[in-house]
Amino acid sequence: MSGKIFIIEDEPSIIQLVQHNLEKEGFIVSSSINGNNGLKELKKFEPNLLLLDWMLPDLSGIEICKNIRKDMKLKSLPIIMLTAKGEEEDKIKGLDSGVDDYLTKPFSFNELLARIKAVLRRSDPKIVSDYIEFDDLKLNRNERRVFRSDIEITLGPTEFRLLEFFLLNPKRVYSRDQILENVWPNNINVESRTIDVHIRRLRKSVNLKNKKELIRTVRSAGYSLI
Amino acid sequence: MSGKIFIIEDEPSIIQLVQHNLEKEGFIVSSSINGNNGLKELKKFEPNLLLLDWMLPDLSGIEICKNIRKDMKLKSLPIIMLTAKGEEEDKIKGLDSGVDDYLTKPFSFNELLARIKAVLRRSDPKIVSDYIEFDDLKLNRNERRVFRSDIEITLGPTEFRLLEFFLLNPKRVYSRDQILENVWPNNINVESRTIDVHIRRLRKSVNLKNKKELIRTVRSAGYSLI
DNA sequence: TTTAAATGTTACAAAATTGTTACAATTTAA
DNA sequence: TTAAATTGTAACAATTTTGTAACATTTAAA
Repeated sequence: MSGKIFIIEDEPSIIQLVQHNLEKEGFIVSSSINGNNGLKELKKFEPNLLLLDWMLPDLSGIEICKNIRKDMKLKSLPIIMLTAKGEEEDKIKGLDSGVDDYLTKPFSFNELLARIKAVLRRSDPKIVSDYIEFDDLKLNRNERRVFRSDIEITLGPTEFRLLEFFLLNPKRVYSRDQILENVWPNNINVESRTIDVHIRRLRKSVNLKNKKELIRTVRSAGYSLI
Repeated sequence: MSGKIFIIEDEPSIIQLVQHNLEKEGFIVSSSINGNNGLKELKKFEPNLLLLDWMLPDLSGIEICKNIRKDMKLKSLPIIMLTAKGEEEDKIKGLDSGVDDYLTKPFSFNELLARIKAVLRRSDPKIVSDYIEFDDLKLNRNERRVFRSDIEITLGPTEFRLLEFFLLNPKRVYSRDQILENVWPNNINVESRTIDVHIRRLRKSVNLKNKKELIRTVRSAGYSLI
């Protein structure tokens, strides 16, 4: 993984966490804790992506966005907006102003990383190296291959997306609704039982004999990786 | 492959990566991390090609370019400029100042190698051996010949470009859109199904009997070499 | 234990995707 | 110019994927 990421965010704890982890992933990271300075430094730094907090002490995230979209050089800079919970309506306003994606605080680093990759993949696929690992499971997105203990597994498209999704936050339990939202294409309607069948298919593919179960059923809650 | 390549670039990590890999390819490589020294050493080294970073601590890439073009001995030295993203406009400026090609950071080594070969091929075809190999497949660009296990294969023009493209990033899955963008001439419009037919033609030519399939179909994603 | 709810499993038809062939239009070579 | 090669697309075949229904099994509560 390579590429440069700039962060404008006023909570130092968030900056620290995100910066540190992104650097561990191989990104070059720089940051600012306010909007006006951020804009200036941003232009010098020439990032491949911007993480932008919604609420800032001076300029609002939206202001910064508009500012960036006017600038010829930065016009196509991908932006991920960080919003606090309860700003759902504002999401729509924000989308109009040219933000590429959103993330609601609090978030896990893996979620953020996934969004960053997704956005970068669209704008500049070369940057994303893309390799997820969990336990003895390896998923290579570029090659679209999955291995369990170095034995290749063949997955159908939905099974692949499903596993990809679980790997973003392994161990976490997802409800059927959450799975639907994230794994199925938007505005498609399938019954929630459909997920059970796909889980079954994924299990069948992933659980080679002699290997322990990777997908846990949490009764009345959903599924998770373990 | 033979020939000498000089690098002027201030990020040591890039120098290291590029130098090492170019040497593995058979080039003789030397480098400098700033413009003024670079210019001096360059004249002693007498390279066949220069990799030049756009942004340098002292002289800009453009300055160096102009300097070189004034020098009788270096007048025809091929130059590949390395630019960070978001300098699109500058590309044009740069082209006027006599740069032969561009590469936007970050880039994969294979992309760089392809550009280097393309430029050298124009300026001094003898230097470029130009030879891509993957599994038991050999593609010789100079002679426009392809071999599978030392048996020559005849490919049509599109089949050749298609295979060439897959060989730049073997194993990686490309969507039909990506293939269209990279293999077909710009601003041409063909249906995505057309690719399937060309893949079929390529397969027919490349898969000699008793040989395993080289092109993998990834349902709902695209194709890749394996 | 009995019962109801939740989940597992299987089968199957419809839908989507890809493979294959043929053919007309265009380009290239002879 | 004529013949051969190349190209894009349509049409149909083969294959894979998908969603759901139906029935089986498990779990938790009464």
